[in-house]
Amino acid sequence: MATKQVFQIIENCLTCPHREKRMFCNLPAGALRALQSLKATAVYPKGAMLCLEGQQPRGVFILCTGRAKLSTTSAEGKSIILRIAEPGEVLGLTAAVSNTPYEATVETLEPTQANFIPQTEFIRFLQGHVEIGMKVAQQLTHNCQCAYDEIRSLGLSNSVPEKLAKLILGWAENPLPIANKRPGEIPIRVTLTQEEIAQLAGTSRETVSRTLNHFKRKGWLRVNGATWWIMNRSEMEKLVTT
Amino acid sequence: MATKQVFQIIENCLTCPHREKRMFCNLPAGALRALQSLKATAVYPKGAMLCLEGQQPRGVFILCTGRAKLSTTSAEGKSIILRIAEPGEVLGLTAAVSNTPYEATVETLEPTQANFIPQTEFIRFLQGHVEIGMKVAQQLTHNCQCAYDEIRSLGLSNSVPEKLAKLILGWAENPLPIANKRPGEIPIRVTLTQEEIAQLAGTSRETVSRTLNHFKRKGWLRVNGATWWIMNRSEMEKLVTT
DNA sequence: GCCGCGCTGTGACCTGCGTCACGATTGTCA
DNA sequence: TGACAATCGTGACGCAGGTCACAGCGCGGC
Repeated sequence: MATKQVFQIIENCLTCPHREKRMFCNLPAGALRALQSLKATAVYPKGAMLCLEGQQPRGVFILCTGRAKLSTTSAEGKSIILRIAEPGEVLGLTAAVSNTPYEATVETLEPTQANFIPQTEFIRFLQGHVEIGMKVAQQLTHNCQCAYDEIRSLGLSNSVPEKLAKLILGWAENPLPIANKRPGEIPIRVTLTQEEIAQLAGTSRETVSRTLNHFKRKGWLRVNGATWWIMNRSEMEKLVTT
Repeated sequence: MATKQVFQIIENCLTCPHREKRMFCNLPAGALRALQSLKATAVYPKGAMLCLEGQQPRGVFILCTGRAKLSTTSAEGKSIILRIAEPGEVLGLTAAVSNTPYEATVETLEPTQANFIPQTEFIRFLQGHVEIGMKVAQQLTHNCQCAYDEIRSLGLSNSVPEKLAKLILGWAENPLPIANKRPGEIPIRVTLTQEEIAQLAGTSRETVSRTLNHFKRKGWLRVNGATWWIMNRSEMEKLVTT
C-alpha cells in the first residue's frame, strides 16, 4: 500500500518550501539568515528522544518534518501526553527562556528532521530581533492554549467516551485527502497506539479499547489499521458537551 | 482581630515600592516611562470580573495589588480554577498576543489595583521594546509551567487526598510571618472557600470537606478561619508521590 | 516459514468519589 | 440584634472506570 518514500532533508531555511505555512519559520529575510547560520540540522528515527523531562536545557528544537509527542511522567511511571507537536513548532522554549529544566519529554512519532539552536545563542538571537520575540510569544501562547484545552478536557469532561469523542473530532479537523470517500464519512489517520490515546485522554488503555469498540458497535466509527473513518459525526458530537 | 486597612494606590510605576520584586514590572527606565504613559489604573473590589472567558480581548491587566483567580467553565456550568495570579503578573496576554478570545475568566479574590493597557497599544509597546518581549516570554512561560503543573495534578495524581496535600504544601512555600509559632508548625493563610479548593483540585466540595477533616483527625492540620497550621509536614509529604 | 513481541479485546472485581440531601455553623448587612 | 445567605459537615447510595488476568492477532525479523 504505502510506497517507500525517500526522506527529504531541508538544508536551507531560506528556500524551504514549507516556510510560509509554518508557525515559527515565516520570518523576514534578515532573521531568517541569522537563523540559518545558527541552526544545526539533524534527522531522527521514529521513537527518538529529543529531550528529557527534568534535564537542564541545552537549547531549542525547531521541527521541520515529522510530529513529536510531549509527555510528562509521574514518580510511579504513569505518564500523560501534554500534546502532539506539529512541524513548524519550536520545542523546549519554556526551558530555554526561563532557564529551568525541560518540562516535558519529547519523543518523535515518525522520522523527523529538526533544527537545533543552543540556548545562549537562541537567547541572543531572541534579543537581537523583535520579530523573534513575537514568534516566541505566539509559540508560547499556542502551548498555553493547548495546555488549557488539556486542563478543560481532564477537569471538566465527565466521562471517558466524551473525552475520546472530543479527541477524535479534533483529529477530524484535518482529514485524509482520499478520493473515493463516501459523503458524510471522514477518513483520518491515527498513528497513536491505544496506550498513547489513553495517555492523551488521561485514562487507561482498557477503557480506550472498550470505548472505541462501543463507538464501532454503534456504527459511528470504522477502524482499518491506522486509517479510521468517522461514520456519524453528529452522533459523536452529541456526546461532547464542552 | 484584623484592623481595617487603608487601601494604598500606587499611582506611579517609576516610584512603585514593589517594582523590583515583581515579575513583569522590573523594567529599564525607558520602557517603564512608556508603560507609565500607556497604563490606566483602576481599583476593583473583591469579586470583580476583570475579563470573561470567550470575550474578544480588549487589552491586558497588570496586577499591582491583590490576587485574582483564573477559571474556565464548561457548558454545564462546572468550572475549574486554572491558577491564582499574584501581584506583578500580566493577565490576558495569550488573548492579546494572538488576538483570540480570553481563555479564562479573571475574578479578583481581594481588593485589587490593576493597570489596564489596550490591546493595540500593548502590541506596539511590545514591538517597540526588546525587554518587553523577554518579560512577555517570561510571563507566558510562567503560565505554561502553571498549566503543566495543573495537568500533572489532574492527570497523574491518583487520589484526592494526594492532590489536596500537594496544594497545601504548595501554599506552605510562603508561610505567614507569625512570631509565636511553635517549631514544626507552619502557619498559612487560606482565603479560598472549600468550593474554590475543590475547583483547583478538580474534585467536589464535599470530598474536600471530608479530606480536610481526615487531615485534621490525623493531627496533620489545624484550621482556624482563614489561618491554617500544617502540624505534620512530613506525613503530608508522604501522601505526595509525584 | 516460524517465532516472538507489541498491540488489542474482554471478562470479573471492587473501590473511590461524585451526587443528593439535609442540618449546623458562620458571616454580613440593615 | 436578628435574619438571611453563604459556607461547611456528614450520612447514604451507586456506578464509572481502574486494575488484574489472560487470550487472540498481526507484523517484522531471522
